Amino acid sequence: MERKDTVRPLIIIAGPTASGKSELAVEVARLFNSARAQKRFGAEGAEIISADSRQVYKGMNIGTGKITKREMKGVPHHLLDIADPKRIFTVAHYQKLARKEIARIWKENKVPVVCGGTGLYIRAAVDGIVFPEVRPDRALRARLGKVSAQELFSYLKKKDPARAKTIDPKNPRRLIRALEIAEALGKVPELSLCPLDADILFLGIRKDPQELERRIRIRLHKRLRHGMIEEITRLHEEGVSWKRMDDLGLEYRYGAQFLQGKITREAFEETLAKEICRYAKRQMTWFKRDFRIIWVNTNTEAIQKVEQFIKTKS
RNA sequence: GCGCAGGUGGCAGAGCGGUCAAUUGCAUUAGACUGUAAAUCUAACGCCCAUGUGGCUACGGGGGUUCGAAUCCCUCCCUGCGCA
Repeated sequence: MERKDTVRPLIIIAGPTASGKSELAVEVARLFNSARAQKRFGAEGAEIISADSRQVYKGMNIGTGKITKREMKGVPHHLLDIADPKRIFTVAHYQKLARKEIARIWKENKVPVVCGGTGLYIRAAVDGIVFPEVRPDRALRARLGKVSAQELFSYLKKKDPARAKTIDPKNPRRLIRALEIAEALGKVPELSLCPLDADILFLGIRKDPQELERRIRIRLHKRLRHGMIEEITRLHEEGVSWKRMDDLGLEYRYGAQFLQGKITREAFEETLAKEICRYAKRQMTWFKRDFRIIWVNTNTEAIQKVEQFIKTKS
């Protein structure tokens, strides 16, 4: 029989973009506000931790579909607006912050609800991927950025044959990071995990591709009406370079291309919609591998799972 | 009606006598993922047996030249532009 004070509940809500995660997360969090849930689970509420690699940035609101104060319905949200879009925010940083928040929420006898579409961020926080303590080296990256993947791979093979065996030999970005680590530590440490000690309910929202595409297109038009282009213009005026916008991807990448006159308005909307769909698919390939995920089709179904979870853990 | 240009795989668009089931881009499908992850990268992509230096059907329709044609010739159909 488990004692209440050893129960460390953690709810994760994942799914592709436009599947309705944020809204569900608020609904789930609010379940823990009921007297019944508080009594049964001994929790005094829930707080949401975003796991979204773009919503961490200040000023990127419309393009990322960041939840509004009103939509939060009083549920505290964390790890939104914590970074400067001019600078790169990394998974390792996210991991530290997310774990800190989770620990704090538990300490306050509440339930953390991790919600987001960035699979790597969720895994980093929950499973505790141990990232080698080697900070990005801009000079090195710039230098290696000019080298072909083939050459990078042969460097790595010499420097760290073990890592060379597991790495994608055609992906320059990965090769450069591996070399960066090898440069500093001699070799890339083997992958290890340091998972959170928690009772996890991992929910995934599933939508059929056609329905998802429909939602994506509707949402895109809404964003455009709500001033997405103006937001991008403003970010640029505030010093976010076009190059940086390109790295930020999707709305920012194609919006920047449109604003620079590189593509027509029509091409902008069409490619962007398509790219978002492809992104949604990439998210799904990532999540599909995680067998902890309980897939649900509707919010009602999700709520049922959460209620079950509350019962069995109390 | 005359002149010119052109009709190629889901689309765009190369190829202009053999090495072409046909470059490439887009789209599509599947996948990878150790500090940029909305990023980055890979593979498949006519049909069939699915073992291969395999079989079949393909480059608007039909006919012809040739050992051999998406590529040359004739003819028909269609499209765009120019002149009527």
